[in-house]
Amino acid sequence: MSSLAAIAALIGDPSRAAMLQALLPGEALTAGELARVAGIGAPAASSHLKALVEAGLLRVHAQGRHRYFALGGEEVAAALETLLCLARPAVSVRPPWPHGEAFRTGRLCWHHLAGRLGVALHVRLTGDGWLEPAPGGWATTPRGEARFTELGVDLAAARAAPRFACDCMDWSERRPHLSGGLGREITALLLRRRWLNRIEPRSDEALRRRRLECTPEGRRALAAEFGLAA
Amino acid sequence: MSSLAAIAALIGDPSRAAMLQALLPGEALTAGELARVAGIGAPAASSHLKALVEAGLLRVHAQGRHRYFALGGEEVAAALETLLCLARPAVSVRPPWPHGEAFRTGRLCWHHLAGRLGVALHVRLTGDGWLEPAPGGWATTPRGEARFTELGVDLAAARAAPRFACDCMDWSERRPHLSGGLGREITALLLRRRWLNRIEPRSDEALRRRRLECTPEGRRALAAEFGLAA
DNA sequence: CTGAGGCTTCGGGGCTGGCCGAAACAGGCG
DNA sequence: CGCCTGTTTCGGCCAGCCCCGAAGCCTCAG
Repeated sequence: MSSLAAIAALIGDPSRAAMLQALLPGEALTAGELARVAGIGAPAASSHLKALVEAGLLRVHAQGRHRYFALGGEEVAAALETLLCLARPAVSVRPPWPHGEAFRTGRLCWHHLAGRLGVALHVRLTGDGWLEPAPGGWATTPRGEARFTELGVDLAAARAAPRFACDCMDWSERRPHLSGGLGREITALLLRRRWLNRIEPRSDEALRRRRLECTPEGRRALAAEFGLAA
Repeated sequence: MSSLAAIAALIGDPSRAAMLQALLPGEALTAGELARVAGIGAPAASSHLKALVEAGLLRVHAQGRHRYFALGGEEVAAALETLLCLARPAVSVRPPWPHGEAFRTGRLCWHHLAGRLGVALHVRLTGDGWLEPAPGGWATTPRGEARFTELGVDLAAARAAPRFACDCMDWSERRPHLSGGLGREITALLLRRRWLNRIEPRSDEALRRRRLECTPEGRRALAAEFGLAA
């Protein structure tokens, strides 16, 4: 019995896939919320969630009478995004996503920046000498080290992550954006400085995907600090 | 209906997963061979293959009374390898692969070099100034351009590929190896020069995975040309 | 032209697995 | 202490789909 089949079959059920997609932004959701997202009853959801946790695709965190579920790790998020890259062409005939275009400009993938903004940042950081290739991903250049510190990026926290900086394929842009501890810390900084703002989901959005937009100040700052035209 | 679920469900059936894994090395196999690999009859295999082709996971090439099936593209190979990365930890308790260790040193992924050799080469090329980051992957530096040409790598053929050079996650090493046209051309050169040799599958191997090994001459040459210690 | 081999389509059987309702368990709250 | 809510377990129903056998189409060999 191939374990490839076992993992893929877990993702392959519509209800479970809906739950996993709902968790892609990195938020933890309760069992009840996930049941509603998938459009099934609580019992069915419970059994699905149990299977996903046992396979390591999800992690649970019990808190009071709620149980919060989140993706099992960055590898899981990466696998889902890679599969979405395969899935997209098939749907592109009809509107590719209920809230399609809005997602492409900026959103959170796991805990790091994705969409056009994320890809543009990746191009800048790797092309302008902030980062240089390293085994398994990217390392800071001396220049990047200085610039990140100056900006207030917590490099120590970034280095404490399992991976410092690596590529994560962006399902809407089909080009990599920055993942790993550095991706997370940069994104945290951009949100802290209000250069990016979260867009609250509309009431008709079943999934709580976290879209992001540039503030006017952020637009100026990103141009000045990173040379982003966006 | 989530298209993520549809794609994953296709990979999630044990018979189809076995076929896809058999095609991972990049070889094209006939419908009958794939039926044997999956351990099912010809009618069942035919219906599976039809579904996989319709979804774009496979391509067909009819030739005489045979129909040759191959993976639909590098994205498909990448998705399968990413999923295998997720699947591996679960199996690592028991022998992770029927022919585990032998696969780790060198093998073909799609048409490019994977395993320890592939990862080591990736580290060298990206770390020693042969390649530099470029949007969506890697580009040759002037020095790399000269060295590749000198070695006899067909850069024109590599540039004709949909992607010139990009990362492909290695499921056994969990670090990227070189994919895209350049990865294919380099691998072709290494085989042509007999620096790498294919190891013929043993008769008890159901899957025709293409393992690779260094020849003694190849070991010297790789050390001299690329600085590989392997 | 005829036979053989590879592949596909069709029809039917069997079984896995996803869903729901009812009931039980657990934690918070008045 | 009792109620409410969130979650899990159990039993049973049903659909989907995975498989095989039989039959037909196409290609190649002699």
